[in-house]
Amino acid sequence: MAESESSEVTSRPWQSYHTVYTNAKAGMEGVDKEKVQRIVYEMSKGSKYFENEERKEAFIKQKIENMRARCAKLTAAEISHYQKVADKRILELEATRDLTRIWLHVDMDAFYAAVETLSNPSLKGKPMAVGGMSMISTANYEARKFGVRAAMPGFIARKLCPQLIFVPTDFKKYTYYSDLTRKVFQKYDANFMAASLDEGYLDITNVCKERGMTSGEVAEELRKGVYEETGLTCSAGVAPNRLLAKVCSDINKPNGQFILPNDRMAVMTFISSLPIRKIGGIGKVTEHLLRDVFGITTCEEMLQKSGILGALFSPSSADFFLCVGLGLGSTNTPQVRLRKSMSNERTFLATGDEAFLYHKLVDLAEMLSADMKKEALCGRTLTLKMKTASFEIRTRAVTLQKYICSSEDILKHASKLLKAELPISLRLIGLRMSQFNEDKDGTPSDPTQKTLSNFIVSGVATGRNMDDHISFDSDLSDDHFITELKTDLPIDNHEICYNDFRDPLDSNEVSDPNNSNCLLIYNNDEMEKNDGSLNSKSKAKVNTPEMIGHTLKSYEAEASQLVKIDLDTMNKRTNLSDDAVSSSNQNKQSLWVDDYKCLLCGIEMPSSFVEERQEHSDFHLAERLQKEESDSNPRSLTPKKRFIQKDHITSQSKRKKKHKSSPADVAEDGENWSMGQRQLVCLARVLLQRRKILVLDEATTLVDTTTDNVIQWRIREETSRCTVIRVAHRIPTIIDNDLVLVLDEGKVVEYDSPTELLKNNSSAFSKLVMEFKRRSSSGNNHWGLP
DNA sequence: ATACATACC
DNA sequence: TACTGGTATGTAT
Repeated sequence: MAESESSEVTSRPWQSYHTVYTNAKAGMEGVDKEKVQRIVYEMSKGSKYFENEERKEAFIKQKIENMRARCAKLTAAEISHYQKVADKRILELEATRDLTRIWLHVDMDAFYAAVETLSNPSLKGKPMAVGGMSMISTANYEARKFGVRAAMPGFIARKLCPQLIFVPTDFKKYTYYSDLTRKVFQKYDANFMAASLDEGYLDITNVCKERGMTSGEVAEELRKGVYEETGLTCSAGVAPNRLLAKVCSDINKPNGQFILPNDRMAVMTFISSLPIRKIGGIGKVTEHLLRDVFGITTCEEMLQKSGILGALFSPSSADFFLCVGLGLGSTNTPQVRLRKSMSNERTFLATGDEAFLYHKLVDLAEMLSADMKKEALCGRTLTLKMKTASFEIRTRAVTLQKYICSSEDILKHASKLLKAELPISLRLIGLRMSQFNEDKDGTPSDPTQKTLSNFIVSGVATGRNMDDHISFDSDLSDDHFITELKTDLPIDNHEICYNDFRDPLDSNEVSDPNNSNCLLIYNNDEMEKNDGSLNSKSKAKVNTPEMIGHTLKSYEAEASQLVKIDLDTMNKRTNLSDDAVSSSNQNKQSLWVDDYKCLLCGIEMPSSFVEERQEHSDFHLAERLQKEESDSNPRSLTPKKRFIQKDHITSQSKRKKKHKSSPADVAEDGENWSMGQRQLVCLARVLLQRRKILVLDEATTLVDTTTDNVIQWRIREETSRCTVIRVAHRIPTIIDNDLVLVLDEGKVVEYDSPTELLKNNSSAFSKLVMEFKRRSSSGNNHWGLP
C-alpha cells in the first residue's frame, strides 16, 4: 500500500494533488479525469498557490495521523463504552425522525451560465464559462465535458478547453432572474428558504395536501413554472427533510427531479450506498479524513462506525455523522433567519506597499459601511482578513463596546489591526462586521447600558468616597473620551498605565495633560452575571497578562529592556540589595521556614503547592522591587542605568544557573511565565506609579487565594491614600471596600457599603457571601469574613 | 473572544 | 500573467 502510493507520487505526481474540481459532478460523466487532473497539476505546479495547497495537504495528513493514533490508543473497554453511548444516541435521534413534512430542493442548472446564454443566445451549444482568467464561477454543460467547472481558475480551464468562451459575471442579471424564480417558489411555499441566488428549499407538505397532488407532480409543475417565468431549467429533489432533498436534487441534474418518498425504509435504502461526499457539509477534507482514518465512504458506514466516531469527534460532529447515517435532517422552517455577518474582500497583486494596502482598507471600509447602512446594521466585532503573498490566511479581530457602522469607525479600527501586522506582503484584504445590535432575540441590545468605565466616568458612582478624589477634566466625561476608552482598550490601556514610556510619536488619545489622575482599567468587559460565578472561571477576559505581552512587544527597546530586567530579577531571585528577602533568599527554598511557613509574612503553604509558592515568592519580590524602585525614584533612572543594572543581574544569574533548584530562564518576552506571575508583576508595576485612582479589574484572578489575600492586604497598605476600584468575583477581594456594587447581567442591582448590604440577609451580596462561605467552609479561612 | 479551518455556491 | 467573494459554522485555545 505504502509502496504503491509512493510510486504514484514519483511516476504520476498529479494523482496526489487533490483539488475540489476533480470530483464527480453533474455533467462530468464522460470526462477523462486522469487527463484533467494531470493538466490541473501541470498548470499549478510550483506556484505559490500550489505550495500552499501542499502545506494544507500536509496539515490534513497530520490530522489524519493524529486521529489514527488516537484510534489505536483506545482500549477495548473504551470502545465498548463509546459504542453504548452511540447506540443510545442513535435511538434518541431515531425518535426525532419526522416523516410528516415534504421538502423540495430546487437548484437552477448552471445558473449564471444559463442566464448569460439567455441574454446572448449565440452562446448556446458552445463551451462557456462565467468568470475570468483568475476564477470561474460557473461553466455550462458543454464546457463541463472538458473538465471545466466552477471554482476552477480560468487559465486552467482554457488549457482544458482552448475554445472556451469567457463571460464576465454580472450579478445584477443573476439577481434579477433569481427574483423571478423566487416568485415561482413563493407560490408553493410562502416561507421558502433561499439558500443562494439559484437554490431554494420549499416545504410543499401543504401544497400537496391542499391540491391533492403528489410531490412529484408539484415538482414538475414548479419546474415548468420556473421555466415559463425565466426560460431557465432547474432540477428538483423531494425528500422528508432538507438534507435529503438537497442530495436528491442533484441526482437527475440537469432539468430533472428525484423523489424520495416519506418512508423510513426508502430513506435507509437510499442512504445506505450513498457516498458521504454527496451530503452537504461533508467536503473534501472530511471525506478524506473519514475515508483514511475509518474507511468510511458511504453514509451507512457512519452507523457501523458510530462508536469510534463518538470517541474521536465532538458531540456535535458525532451527532451530525449519525444523522447522516440515519438520513435525518431538519424538517422545520426557522421563523426568522438573521444575518450574522457582513463582509467584503478584494484580491490584488501581492504587495507590501503600506500606502497601497491602506488605500485598499479605506475602500473596503467605505463599501462595507455603505452595505451596513443599506441594511441598517451596526456591529461590534470587526475582523480583518489577510491573505499573504504565500496564500496563508490570517484574521485579526476586535470586539468593541460600541456598535459601529460608519466608514470612519470601521477604518479607524481596521487600520489599527492592519498596522499591527506590518510589515507584511498581502494579496488580499477583507473586512467583516459581526455581532450586530439586533442579533440573538431580534431585540436590539441596549448600547446605553453603562459599562464600568462609562459608569465611573459619567459620574454616576460619585456619591460616596469617590467625589473626593475623582476630578475629571471636562473632556474626559464627554462622549468622545468614553468612546476612546471603551473601544481602544488593549492599546489605550497601557498608554494610560505606562504613559511615562509612551512613544511620543504615538497619537495621544487620552486627555490627561497633567498626568494627575490616572485610570487603570484592565478589563472593560461588562460584568458576568453573578450567579454561579463563584465556582465558574471568570468569563471576563483578563487583559493583564496580555498587557505585559503587548508592552514587551510594542515598546521601544529601553522599555523592553526594563521589563526584562524585572523579569530576570524576579524569576532568578537575584538580590537587589542586602535586605531580608535577597540576602536570606538566594534560592526559593530558604523563603520557607521548616519548608512550610513563609519567612516574611508567616503564611503557611505546604511544599506540594509548587506553583502557589512560586507566586507567593514572586509577590515578596515584587514588593522588594517596588521598594527599590521608589527609593531610587524610577523616573530619574535613565534607560542607560537600567542597562547597567541588567548586565549586573545577568552575570549573576549565569552563576545561579548552575544551582540545582534554579528556576527556568525567563524566555523572550517572558513567555514562559505563569499567568499569575504576569499578573503579579503587572500589579507591582502599577503600584509603583502611586496613582490616585486605581482600577483593578480581576487583577488577581490567576493567583491562588492565599497569595491573593496577602496581595489584597498589601494593596490596601499601599493605596491608603488612593481611590481603588476593584472588580472581582472573589468575595475576600471586595469584602472590605467602602462601597460595593453588585452587578447582575451587566446591571448594577445593589449599591451600598458591605456592612449595609450584609444587614439584609436576602440581598444579592449577602447571598454571594454566604455561598462563598459555604463553598469555602471545608477549606482554609484566611480572609476573616464576618 | 479570537484564530483558523471547512464548507457551500 | 493568472487560483474569487460572501456567509455560516465548527474546532481549538
